[in-house]
Amino acid sequence: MRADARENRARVLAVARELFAERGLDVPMAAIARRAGVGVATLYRRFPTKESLVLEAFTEQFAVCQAVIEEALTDPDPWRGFRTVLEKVCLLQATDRGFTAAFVASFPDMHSEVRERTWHGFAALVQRAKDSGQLRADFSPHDLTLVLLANSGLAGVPVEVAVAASQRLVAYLLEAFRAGTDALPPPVPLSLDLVLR
Amino acid sequence: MRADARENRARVLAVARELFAERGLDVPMAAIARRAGVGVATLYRRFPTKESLVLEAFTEQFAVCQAVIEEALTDPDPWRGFRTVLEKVCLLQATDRGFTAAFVASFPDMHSEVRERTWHGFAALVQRAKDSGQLRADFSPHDLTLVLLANSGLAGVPVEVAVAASQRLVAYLLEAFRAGTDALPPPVPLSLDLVLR
DNA sequence: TTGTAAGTGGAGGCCCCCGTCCACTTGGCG
DNA sequence: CGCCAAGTGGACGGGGGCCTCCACTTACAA
Repeated sequence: MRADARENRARVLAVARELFAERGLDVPMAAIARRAGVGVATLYRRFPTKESLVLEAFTEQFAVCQAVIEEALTDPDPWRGFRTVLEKVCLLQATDRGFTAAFVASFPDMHSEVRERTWHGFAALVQRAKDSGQLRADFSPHDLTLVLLANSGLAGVPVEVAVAASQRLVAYLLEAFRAGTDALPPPVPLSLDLVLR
Repeated sequence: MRADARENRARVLAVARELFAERGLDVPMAAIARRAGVGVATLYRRFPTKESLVLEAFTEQFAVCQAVIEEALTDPDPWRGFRTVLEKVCLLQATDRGFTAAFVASFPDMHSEVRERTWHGFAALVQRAKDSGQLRADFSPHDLTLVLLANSGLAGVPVEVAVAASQRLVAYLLEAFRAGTDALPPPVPLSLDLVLR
């Protein structure tokens, strides 16, 4: 690949990440091209479809999510590990307006191996926190999806506000998740597949 | 107004409510017209713009919300009143896919008198619940908006699932809202105006 | 029954978005 | 330095959504 082409590709990706984060996934391809200082054709040469651009732009963030979970599993304090995962992932989501949509859109295309791995990681985290007696016994791993969806509802608001609001929401939820409170309605098997029609 | 015209108008409105609830506000006007068995022109004769149709279609629901708050204020048990408001409004929101968007879209067009009235009603409800010692002292009326936004994040999911998920979310949040728990990040002045860019 | 104003439907204008095509430019190897 | 494959930009086709226009139909009063 030619040097200028590689540079253009990188700039397009950076701009895409920027705009997706700022304005969500529905920024026009033309806007990305313009801001990157290239024509649309250049953009489509590197990313044959808008979806592929989205996927590429967000793989970084998905990796971060996975890393957050893996890291939390090494935390000696199970509850702190659990709490940190929710806080970090929700912060990511509140900061980046396209995050949820990208996640949902690319979920079926992710290698199921990766999905299983993160899912099992989180399940392990949950089990550890329950065993330590700090997480309520009727917490379901599906509640992670619930939190993610709830937190995604804040996407419409300006970023700084969304971040503050998300922090407060997560704080509320963490209090509710702590062991020793009343019974709940049964867990909802909120597999993310459901979000996809 | 001619008899047949009145009937058509009513049918359009019913269909609009149905489709907005099912598929959100982005159903094409043509789809509404087709399902109502009329042409688009008829639709635009009665509702000069899509926004006006949305507004008209949802005023009923807004009235319900207000009624829910007013009724809760007459409940002898302040906490039950408070709880019921959250439960009912969130159920409405989970059942109707267009609700949140319509609410946000028409919020600035509502007579400020109405807005003030519902807002003060809810504030009173909050104060009552705090005074009775059942609602935590650092709960902010703005947290209602927080709950609404969080709950709106469930909109993408099939209705039955959304309802169940919403119930679980609200149950979690209500536990967190009860008096006697730890400190939170400060309240976020989540006026709905913020959602409008 | 008949006139007419109110009512109606669907074609089409306008705009915006995704993705393609093609004539032109340019990096960098020989 | 010269060549050419790799790279580029912008016009354009296709589709879909909102709304308008206008020739036709229909309710209903006289």
